Amino acid sequence: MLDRAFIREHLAEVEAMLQQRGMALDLGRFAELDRRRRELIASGDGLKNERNRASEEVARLQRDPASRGGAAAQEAMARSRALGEEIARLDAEGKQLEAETEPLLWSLPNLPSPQAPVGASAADNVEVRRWGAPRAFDFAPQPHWELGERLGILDLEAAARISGARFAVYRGAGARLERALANFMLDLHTARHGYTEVLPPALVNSRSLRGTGQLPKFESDLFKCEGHDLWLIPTAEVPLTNLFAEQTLDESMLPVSVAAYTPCFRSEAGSYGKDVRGIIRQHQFQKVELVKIAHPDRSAADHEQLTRDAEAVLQALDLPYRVVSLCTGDLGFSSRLTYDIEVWLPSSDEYREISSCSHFGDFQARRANIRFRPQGKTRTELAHTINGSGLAIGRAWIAVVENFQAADGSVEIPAALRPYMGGLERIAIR
RNA sequence: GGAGAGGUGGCCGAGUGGCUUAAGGCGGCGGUUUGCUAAACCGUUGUACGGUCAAAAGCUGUACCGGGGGUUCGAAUCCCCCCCUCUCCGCCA
Repeated sequence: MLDRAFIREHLAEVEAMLQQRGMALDLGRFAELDRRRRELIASGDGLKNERNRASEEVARLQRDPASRGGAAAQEAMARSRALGEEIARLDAEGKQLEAETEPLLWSLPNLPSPQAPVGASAADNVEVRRWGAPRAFDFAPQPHWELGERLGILDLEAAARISGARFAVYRGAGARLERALANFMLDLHTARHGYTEVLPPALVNSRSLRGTGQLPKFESDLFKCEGHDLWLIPTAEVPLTNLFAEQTLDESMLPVSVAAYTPCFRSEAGSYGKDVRGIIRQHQFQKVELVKIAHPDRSAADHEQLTRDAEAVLQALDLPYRVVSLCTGDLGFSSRLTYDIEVWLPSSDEYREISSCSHFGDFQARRANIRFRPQGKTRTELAHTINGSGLAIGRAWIAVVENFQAADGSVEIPAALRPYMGGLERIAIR
């Protein structure tokens, strides 16, 4: 959420920056409603002040037996009552204005960072760096769904029977590979990168989803539990960030770094026809998520660090990747600066997103009320939030299977994962 | 799911309609005293939204005692609905 006063004082600037996101928005009406709202508050508060004075007078007169129930007391009560009626009218109008401006405020996306490249779509994203080189195959590399089915480690037909399209069943070494990837990533981030492991709920309430920005605008991307105010998490970002909602942290604790391995659920409404083959886009997938609650003065560096922490996973697995900075038109709703990490997939001959590392500034912190107290000061300040996948397990699974495939259809296990695979070096057809 | 007890500031805790500007304590911050620490004493203390101001500070107003509604001239206090916590019962991996 943007700061109301900031919008008021930088109207043209806010409009221009939202336009970079592709939003043609006229904030003139908001400005007018906001001006009227402040007028109402000013006059309403003035009347409440008068009523408080009248009430105090009633109390004073009623305490004294000589004046109790007298004409002066009656007059003060009548005055207080009349003021109350006027106040009720102003409050009702104020509530109406809130009802008109609040939803807009909750629906406005974050302002892009000046560092984010200006552009309209993913085609305008800017490559920041590359690591490793795509392997040269002396045979035609197979897509993961063919390798997986042939090796008996991936069963999409069974998943379709059990649940429907866009679900997966992993079997044997395939299931073990998921678990190995998750354990390897968690160990790396907790032992080497200073993250605290958290196991959060996979169902959250709507308040949490508002806090991180999935609600109110993106309800159709989510799965909701019928009859409950509970939703399946689309990412562990939601419970991890909201761990700190309504909290005031001590400055010396920052940055707080947490990591979690959870399932993620996305309805992927509107994505039909895209990535229908294989397990690139699923209703359920697993992910290790990294979240930092940061000091505003150091959050930019913490964002860079979190991105490097995620990259370290791919380096350890020897998977080639590149990092791109999302352009203003491709940025997520809550983000002001995002680095996507894209891993090389030989079967489709392209880099595909495997992690999205975003800096939110105080946008989520304002929605979720995440604060810290600067040392020696009484006033609290909004913290900054940062998160990124470290990494998406399903896509890491694809990357391992496709990049380490052999001509005979077997898959070599990267050295770093072997201890997590019971020493297994290769998944081969039995 | 059922019954009972609760929810008050950073924490503990008093408070059954107006002498409450939420007592008192702890903690934090500032100060006095002091060779240093401690103790003692004094002062101070949250959030949001407005107003004033070029801005900040300051000053000032309003609201906030789990959330929402209601009664009343006036609600932490009375009434209704909801949420959460604890204890017991039921169910259950």
